[in-house]
Amino acid sequence: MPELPFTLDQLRILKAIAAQGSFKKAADLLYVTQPAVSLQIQNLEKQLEITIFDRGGRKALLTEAGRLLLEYCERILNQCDEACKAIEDLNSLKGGTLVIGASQTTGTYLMPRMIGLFRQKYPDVSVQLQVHSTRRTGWSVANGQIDLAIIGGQLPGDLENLLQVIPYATDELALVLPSNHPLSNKKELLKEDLYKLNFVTLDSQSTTRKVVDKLLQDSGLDIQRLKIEMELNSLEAIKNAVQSGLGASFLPVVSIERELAAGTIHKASITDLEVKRELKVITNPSRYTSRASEVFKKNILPKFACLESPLRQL
Amino acid sequence: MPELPFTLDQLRILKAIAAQGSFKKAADLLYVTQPAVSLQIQNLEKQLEITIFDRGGRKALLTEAGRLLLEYCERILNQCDEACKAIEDLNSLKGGTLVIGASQTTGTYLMPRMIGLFRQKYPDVSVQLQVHSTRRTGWSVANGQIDLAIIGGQLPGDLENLLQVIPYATDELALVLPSNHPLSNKKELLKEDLYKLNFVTLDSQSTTRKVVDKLLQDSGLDIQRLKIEMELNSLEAIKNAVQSGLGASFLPVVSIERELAAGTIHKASITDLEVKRELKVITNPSRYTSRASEVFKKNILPKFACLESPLRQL
DNA sequence: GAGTCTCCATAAATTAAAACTATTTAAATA
DNA sequence: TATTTAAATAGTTTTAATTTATGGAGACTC
Repeated sequence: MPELPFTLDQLRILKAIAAQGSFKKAADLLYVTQPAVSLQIQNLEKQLEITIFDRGGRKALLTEAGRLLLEYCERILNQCDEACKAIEDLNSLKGGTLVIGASQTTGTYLMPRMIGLFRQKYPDVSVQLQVHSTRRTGWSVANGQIDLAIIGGQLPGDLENLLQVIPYATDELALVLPSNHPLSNKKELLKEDLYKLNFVTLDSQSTTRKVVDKLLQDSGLDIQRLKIEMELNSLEAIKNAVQSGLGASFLPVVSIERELAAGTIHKASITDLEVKRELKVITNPSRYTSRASEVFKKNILPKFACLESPLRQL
Repeated sequence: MPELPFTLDQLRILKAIAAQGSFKKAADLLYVTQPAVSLQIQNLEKQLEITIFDRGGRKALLTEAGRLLLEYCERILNQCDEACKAIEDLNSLKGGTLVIGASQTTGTYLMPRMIGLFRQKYPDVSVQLQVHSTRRTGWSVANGQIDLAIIGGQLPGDLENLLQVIPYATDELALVLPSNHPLSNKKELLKEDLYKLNFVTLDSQSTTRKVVDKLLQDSGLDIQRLKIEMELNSLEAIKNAVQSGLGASFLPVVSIERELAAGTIHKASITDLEVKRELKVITNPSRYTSRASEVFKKNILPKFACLESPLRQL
């Protein structure tokens, strides 16, 4: 290795001697023997071709070259200390950035609360939330742009193997009706009743929409027969449409908590049908897991997992 | 020794890997084997308790902690390089030549002492003193024949812009009389008294003479009315003439310290007139400043700047 | 001014740390 | 699946730093 003319240890010794005014005291301070100090300074002087200390009298005094070197020495060692502190902070979550991915739904209704809790506990870690489609989120996790994500849809097959996919919680996609809708009074609807409704849905590209369609189809319904009043691309818009009496919809329960509490929207049960999807936490096991990501997974996620299903091991 | 969490070599390796994107290439760059690089990075990661590189793919990518560390790493290594350069410069004072320019006056009375101090500190740097007129000194500094000069007169306008001119000290041009001169008894002379004196002056080409003439003229005196007994081209000759009672003269105080102390010459004050000139340090900023020159300017000049005026920033 | 004390330098031995060679493992490419 | 490339690992060698032990020089003491 093309050699550096000095080592950090030598600088540390230099600094100690300058501070103590003595080789011996410096040695004591650094818990080494006096010859070790002497030899290192000699090495330093040899390599830099300068004399650093005047060893004449009782005190070891810096020469001009020594003072010059000491100046740099202090700056360098300070930088080293700072680096250590920064790294320590990162380790103890007093710094750094956590990048979280989510779909529209979880990103809008779930993540803000989670991130809020996380930031409350670790206010020095900045958190970035990226809302994308399931597909794109998956790829971002794969190539390390996102540390951790929650998805509600199906990953492309190749990613399924590459990533660690952990079932996290069950998200019910509730059938919601305008509160004044005639069917709101019935305790339980039947699947057949769905054909009588006008639906306001997400556009057909959306993951949630695909999930709903698939579940309905799997349950034996002919989704072609369902009447779709309109397709909107925002859950909020759909909620408003439903509240305005324009139609019914399947919406994630997490997105309508407020409206249910306020009674402005009605959640209907269907006797022989449950529309539920698994929310999954995905991470990339082949990549470095930041401490922040680890903590988020271990300490924050479980606090919100009790949406409907029991906690899952993370 | 209470251990430092990393060594400069490790930082160098880290930097190389980050730059090359590969352990192997970094190893080649540093002329070591690949395992050496791997081991050092492993040590670094172990000691800092962080992961620095994602070794997943074909490229070694920095983690967040790695990026953080790299930042400090670059700063530290830069400081190290700077320190080396500074030391090298200092070392180069173990040889080489410093060429200093001066006028007759400063060259005779001031520079020898300065050069003496410099040579005492840097006995291996040989110093050459060139005594010339202000004008010629200026040109020599401009074309690099002289590293640094002290002048007491006015530079030609074109040089004034080319060179760095730093006010250095104030040199009083004292009115000196033979000790036995009748006016020597008066505490303070008046400007008018000058007309009563016989002057022994430098020849009219000399910078000092020009300066004196201009100052007297500016103060309202009619220099034509001043009686000039004789013109000599050497300060020593003038001093002798004054001591012999041949007349008065304006002489730089630096040149008559010894005579004043011995009382062989009398320095008179003039109530309403101060004949002073600025001594200036000139260097050529567009040329390489030798370390010796820098040291002379920074460390030697200030020690003598307290001629009359307070220290000026150099 | 001789003795003692302190401090630094030196020598030789020990210990520890990096480096190398050789090989294995893992991922990416073809 | 075979091949290539990079990094990790194991074992050995070499190098460097530390230690113990000792010698010498200046400073303080009586």
